Amino acid sequence: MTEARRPVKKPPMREVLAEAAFQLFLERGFERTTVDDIVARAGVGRRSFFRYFPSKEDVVFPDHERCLADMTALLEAADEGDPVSTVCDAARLVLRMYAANPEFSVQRYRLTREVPGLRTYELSVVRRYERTMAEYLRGRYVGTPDGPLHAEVIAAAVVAAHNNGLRSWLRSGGEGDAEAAVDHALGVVQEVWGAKAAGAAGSTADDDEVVVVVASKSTPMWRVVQRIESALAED
Amino acid sequence: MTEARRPVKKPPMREVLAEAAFQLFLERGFERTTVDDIVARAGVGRRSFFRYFPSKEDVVFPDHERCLADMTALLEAADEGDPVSTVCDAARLVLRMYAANPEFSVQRYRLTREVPGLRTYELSVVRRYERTMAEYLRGRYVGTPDGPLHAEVIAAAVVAAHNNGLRSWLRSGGEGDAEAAVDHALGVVQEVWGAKAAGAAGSTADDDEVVVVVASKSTPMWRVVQRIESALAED
DNA sequence: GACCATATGGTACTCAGTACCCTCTGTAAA
DNA sequence: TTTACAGAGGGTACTGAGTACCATATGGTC
Repeated sequence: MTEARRPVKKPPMREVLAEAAFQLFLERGFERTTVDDIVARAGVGRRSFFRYFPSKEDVVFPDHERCLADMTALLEAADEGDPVSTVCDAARLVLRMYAANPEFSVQRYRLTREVPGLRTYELSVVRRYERTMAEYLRGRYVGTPDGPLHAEVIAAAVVAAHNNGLRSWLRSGGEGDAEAAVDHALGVVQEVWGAKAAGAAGSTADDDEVVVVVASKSTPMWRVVQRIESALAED
Repeated sequence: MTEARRPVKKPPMREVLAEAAFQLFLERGFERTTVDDIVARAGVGRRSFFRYFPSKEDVVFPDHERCLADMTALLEAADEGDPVSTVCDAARLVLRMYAANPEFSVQRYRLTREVPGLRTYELSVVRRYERTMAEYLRGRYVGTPDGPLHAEVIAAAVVAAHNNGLRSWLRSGGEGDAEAAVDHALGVVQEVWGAKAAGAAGSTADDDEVVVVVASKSTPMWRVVQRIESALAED
């Protein structure tokens, strides 16, 4: 029995379009491919393209919308522990999306590097991740001095670190260990901004009801606050 | 003698176009203003618009190109001293551009907030600043482990801090002290990444006085912060 | 078979951006 | 004075993305 004989659910149009588009982008480049070309190859009407992808750029990043939803869910679920560590986990969600399809991700990376329009579009996508993280951090830092500022700076740092690790993996053609690269990059940020980084402030958070923090007077306030927060959050 | 009688150098078309465009954007919004509307009000040919502005978005950010050149020049000139401090100075260049025309900057901010296309465009502009800074830092960090990674993370943090200060000033309608807001935001980054932050402990013989805080785990965070703040403030 | 929702196709339009060529106007050489 | 040239601006027509609106299947339910 052939594959075609079975009542195969014909692949959803979204996939068909994305596939056709990507073939054409690789063949003749993004800019020299029109939406008409895509729908012609996919064998569907032009109107259908814009039903599934709001713009020609969207077809290059078909899964970010879902990943963004995943990240939002993850951050809404996680409410304990070191906030910086949590957003790092959120960032790893993005990495995993890329790592799930190495060849596709690498090809897309090469495409994106050469098409200014795609770079700009990618920026706006990345920015949405960053905003999502910043918003989460802002929620965790309410009441702390400069909470919103720290939230945005840390989110930006996490995104930059993640992207650095991701890009070095993409540049390698998807050969190296993506997780390791990103973990290492995120580690740098966590060393500086994470709860464990509050080296200036030693503390003991025993199982008791008391938290003791000792800090030198020169310790920046945010570091002290961070340390206390994580201590209070422990278990 | 009337103004028109003197051989006044007619204002450069670039200005005329920008003026006309901005009027229209404020009157009926960015998206409901076509390039034809703009050139009609400016009394020039449509073709001329695109001679001076590569895109409709560019007319909203007419001075970023020059500012970017200034920043590049500044970074090429400065080659000594703390690299982080240098990129902070570079960021302040951008702030000064905004602060030079508060009303314009505030109106543009409001416009940009509401038009997705402008937000995206602004992202791409900001990204160019960030890349410029990162490249400078990369040059200063050659040979140090994870130099490129640090360069990108720090550049991202500086940009995020700068934008945080800038935006809070823009939100205030240009009333507060922009320099102070940005200086404070950049200070947070410098405390962490700057040269002075090198020793993670950060305490010197001079200020090894300590503050000890004891709090029960149920103490609200704001109260803990209050107590530490007042303790640290004591001289 | 009638009915309805959902998926898809088609046509015509707006508007940004580009290509190509034209017309001025001032200047400097012949 | 004429000619040659350059540079600023104008005009027209085109491409292609994205939208609005309506038409047409198709599949399931009563």
